[in-house]
Amino acid sequence: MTVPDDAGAVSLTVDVVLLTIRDGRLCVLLVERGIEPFAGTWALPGGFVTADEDLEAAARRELAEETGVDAGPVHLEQLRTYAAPHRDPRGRVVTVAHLALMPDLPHPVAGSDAAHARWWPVDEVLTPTTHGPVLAFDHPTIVRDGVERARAKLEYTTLATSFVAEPFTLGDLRSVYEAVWGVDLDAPNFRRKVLSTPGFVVDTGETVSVGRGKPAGLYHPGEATDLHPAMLRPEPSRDLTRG
Amino acid sequence: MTVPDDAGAVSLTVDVVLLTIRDGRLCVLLVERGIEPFAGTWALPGGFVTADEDLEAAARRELAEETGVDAGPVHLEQLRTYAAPHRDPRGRVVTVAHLALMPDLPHPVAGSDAAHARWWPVDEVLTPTTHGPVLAFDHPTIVRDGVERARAKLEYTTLATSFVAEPFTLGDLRSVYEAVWGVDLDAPNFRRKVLSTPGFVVDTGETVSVGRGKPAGLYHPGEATDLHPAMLRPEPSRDLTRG
DNA sequence: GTAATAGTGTCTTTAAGACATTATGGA
DNA sequence: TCCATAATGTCTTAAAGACACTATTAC
Repeated sequence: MTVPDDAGAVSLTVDVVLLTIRDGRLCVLLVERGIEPFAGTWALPGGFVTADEDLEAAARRELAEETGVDAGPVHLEQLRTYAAPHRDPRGRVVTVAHLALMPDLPHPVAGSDAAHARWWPVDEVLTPTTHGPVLAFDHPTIVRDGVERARAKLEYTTLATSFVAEPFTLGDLRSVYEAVWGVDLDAPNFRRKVLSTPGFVVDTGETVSVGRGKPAGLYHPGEATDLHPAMLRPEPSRDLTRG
Repeated sequence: MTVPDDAGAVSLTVDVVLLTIRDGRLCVLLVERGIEPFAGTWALPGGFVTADEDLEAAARRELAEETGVDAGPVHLEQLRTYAAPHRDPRGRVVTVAHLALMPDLPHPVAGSDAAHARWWPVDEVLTPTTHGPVLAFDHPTIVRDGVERARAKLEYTTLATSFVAEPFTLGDLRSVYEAVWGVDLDAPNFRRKVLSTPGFVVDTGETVSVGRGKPAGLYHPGEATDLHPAMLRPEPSRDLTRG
């Protein structure tokens, strides 16, 4: 009652598309590869799944080991599995990609591997430019799929709150939508939509001064996870593939 | 430049949640297992991915081999990967589950393995009953995830047309939504929604007599794949977990 | 003061919900 | 004839889009 050694035998890895928003731009965390194959190019943080290890546990472990990110608080979900026969020149390596979202916290890029980790704006990753990174393996496809998943889920879930640190203003939250979707949203209408969705956000009663403007109310994420009806995404007003 | 033999070594399989609608009920195709483990219980069609084989190719091959279903015309998409360490008693077996949708065609349940394949109403699968099947492995979870994916995608895509043979009436299409969602939809409003979505369906100009009633117009699927805005799903009026 | 951002209010437009009503066949 | 289903039309309601306008701070 065992599986023959060669039956569907593959090496299994996890990769993580970790997204955040820095300076109003959607960014992805990449790690510079030090070894072959693809030495010197940029790759998603990830690595082999160990025996007896869960996929999500492996993804959180790799995030911590390779980038110094404490994966405890970040949103993490399975994205898709990539298994094209020759996607890795070393042999049959199948990867289960994950999507992770976090606020722009100053995280320790210390430690062994973490030194070579940095954030890249997704438009520089998706549109190869002279100053953009060269990506390893099929990671361009995985990044694109991850970004598309994030864009889609902002429409019908409350996941946008995963991109902001607590507490946050409604302006912070609106900036998340604007950065991820590459659009400008009408502030009053956005406010009405968020506040009319029970459990999207919880008012703290506090306010905070924001630049030179009226102080803004501070909120925490609410219990709701789904949006009914969905937040409608306008046609992109900015070019999503460029800066 | 090779991967150590034991680095993340697993056996890789594909499984297929093939759904159709029979007699107004959403049904899933299961195969009775002849061998251990779980001999005598029911499982999703699936099997080991061969060397140099794509995931989708493996899924279509297993469908054909195990159930006699010609997977050419059916809609097939990756669902999710299941990799809990002890989900298979034979060792570390990771499965990439797929979701497939097809019309209720009388398909050849002939051939070797196909003899033990049959359709089960999903409510009998999801709610264990005395007359329902016992499922192998973590296949109850996979079936549930597949059904939920199908229910969700009917909301924002035109995938309902994958459940009906061409040409079809708007009543046929409405029955798909009613069976998958377990609700009753208002026929005039449903008609208005479908016809006002460009590219959802294409009028053939033909009609067909349907029981004792006014003849219904016949349609083909259109080019559209997404619904904007989405088809709204009412609160379930029937119990989705029961027949 | 001005500029900038938060927040309120209102009118319009779109689309869904809830029907009533007519049309056209089969039993 | 009645019954079942398709198809059309209308009124209401929910919610988004497009603003004008006020409020409160920094400079």
